[in-house]
Amino acid sequence: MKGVEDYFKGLADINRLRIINLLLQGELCGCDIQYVVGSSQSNVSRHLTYLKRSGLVVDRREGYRVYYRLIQDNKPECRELLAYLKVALTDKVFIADSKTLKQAIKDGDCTISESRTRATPRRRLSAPHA
Amino acid sequence: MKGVEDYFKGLADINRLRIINLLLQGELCGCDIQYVVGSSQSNVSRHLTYLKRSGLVVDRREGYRVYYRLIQDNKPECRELLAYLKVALTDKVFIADSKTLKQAIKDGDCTISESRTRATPRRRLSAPHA
DNA sequence: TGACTTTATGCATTTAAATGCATACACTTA
DNA sequence: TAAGTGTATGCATTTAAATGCATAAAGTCA
Repeated sequence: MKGVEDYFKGLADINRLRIINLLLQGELCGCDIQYVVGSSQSNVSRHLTYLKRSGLVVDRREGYRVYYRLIQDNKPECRELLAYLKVALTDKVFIADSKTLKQAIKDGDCTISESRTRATPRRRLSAPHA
Repeated sequence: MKGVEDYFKGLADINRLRIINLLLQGELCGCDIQYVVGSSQSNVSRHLTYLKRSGLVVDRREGYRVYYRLIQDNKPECRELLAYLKVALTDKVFIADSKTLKQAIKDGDCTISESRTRATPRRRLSAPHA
């Protein structure tokens, strides 16, 4: 496992905090995160990579999507940290993001809001290839 | 009060984490911190300034010394954060630092280990002026 | 006032993060 | 296989942190 310093470095950026805030609601795929955060795809991907390196997030691939989730460690440090994040991410940005995410789930715009047997296109987040 | 992001930026550096670890034991003056951390005076001072800006540390002047301490806020966020730090700062560095500090206090080498009515010099940490 | 202890800061340099853009890579499905 | 969807990465650029060195600033006390 990673040290505290890595955790804090992972959390020392507003974009990554916004991602963490979203992941507190559960597992999400990259494109849903990108949709809420509204940043470029490469930017979001890089921050997710950073979070994985920090040891805060793990991922799994499912088809051409990758799903990210917070570490679920039983160690007291991890539980304390998540407890802190839950009570601390209360700024306007985080609340607005949570709202956006919930609405998107409700509208069936997120991959997690569908129960499908196979992956299907959902919404276009990047231009099609040449 | 400052936002979460500022807190995490404040904590995203090994030197500042070492300082925070020391301050978990109580209020300390800059020179005692410098003694344990072993870094240059300006470096330690800058990190302390950073921690103050982040809202994690407050200071008070007493004579020619400045004493630093962790914020003691009753808000749940603050208490959760300190709770996390207490269980999380367990790497070798932090344990070694705590030990060094305790020994220095025991040996009367720290300003907090003395009960004096007025400030007196203690140990030389920087060269005398020209 | 002048010598001393501690702390802060201006300046220059190095080091690391963050971001955008284009493109490669992974996977699915017609 | 080819086109579509989503994710990662190489490269260049900008922006911010970290560090050292010298020096100023704040306060004490002979």
